[in-house]
Amino acid sequence: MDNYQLLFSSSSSSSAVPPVFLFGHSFVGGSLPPQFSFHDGPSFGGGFLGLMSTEGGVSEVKDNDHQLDDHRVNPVADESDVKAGKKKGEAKKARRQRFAFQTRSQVDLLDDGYRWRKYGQKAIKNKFPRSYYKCTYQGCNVKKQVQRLLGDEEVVVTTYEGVHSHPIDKPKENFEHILSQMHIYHP
DNA sequence: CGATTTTGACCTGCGC
DNA sequence: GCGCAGGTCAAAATCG
Repeated sequence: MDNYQLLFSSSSSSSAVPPVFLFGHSFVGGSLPPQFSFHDGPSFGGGFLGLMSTEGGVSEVKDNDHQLDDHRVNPVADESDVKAGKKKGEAKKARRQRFAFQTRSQVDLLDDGYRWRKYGQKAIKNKFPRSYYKCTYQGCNVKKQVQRLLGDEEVVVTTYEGVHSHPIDKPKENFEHILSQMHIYHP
C-alpha cells in the first residue's frame, strides 16, 4: 500500500507552513487537485476526511482492471446454507476512495473530529501491527487504518477509506491541532 | 449499564 | 490448487 504517499509539508524545525498535499502519483479521482482547506463545504461540514473525489475514480494502480463492473452493491445474497460459516461473504469489490498521509505523533489515533470504533488489528508482515477503525456514525461507512512506519516508530501512517456523509462532531479547531503535529517525512 | 476495545477465528484475494 | 497475507467479524473483556 505504498502507492500513494501523502506528505505534509511543514518543516520540522520551522513552523507556520501551510499544509500541502504531495501526492505520490495517483490520487482518488485522478484529476482533482489536492488541496486542504477548512472552509465549510456545502455539504460536508468542513471535511477533512470528507474529501473530494467521486466514486469510481479510485486509482489503485494495481487492481483497477475489474473495477468498472456494474456491480454496484448487491447485498442480497441467497443464504442457502449458512451453517458453519459466518455471513461475512459480502465480497465488496467496490473499493472506495482512499488516501493516506503520514504524521509524527505519539498516539496512533489522531483526533480528527470524528468518532471511531476499532474493529480489528492485524500484525502486518515486517511492519508494526495495523489497526482498523470505523466511523461510528449511523450510516457512515468510512473506515480508516492506522499503522506505524517500519524503522521510524514515531511516524504514523493513517489511511482513510470512504467519505463521511455527515457533519463533523467537533470543532474544526482540531485540525489545526493535527496540523501542528504533522511533519514531512523523508526516508 | 452501554459503548468501545481486545483478540482469535474466519474469509478473500493473490502469488507460487 | 494451496498457502500466505491482509481485512473483517463477533464474543468476551474492559472502560467510563
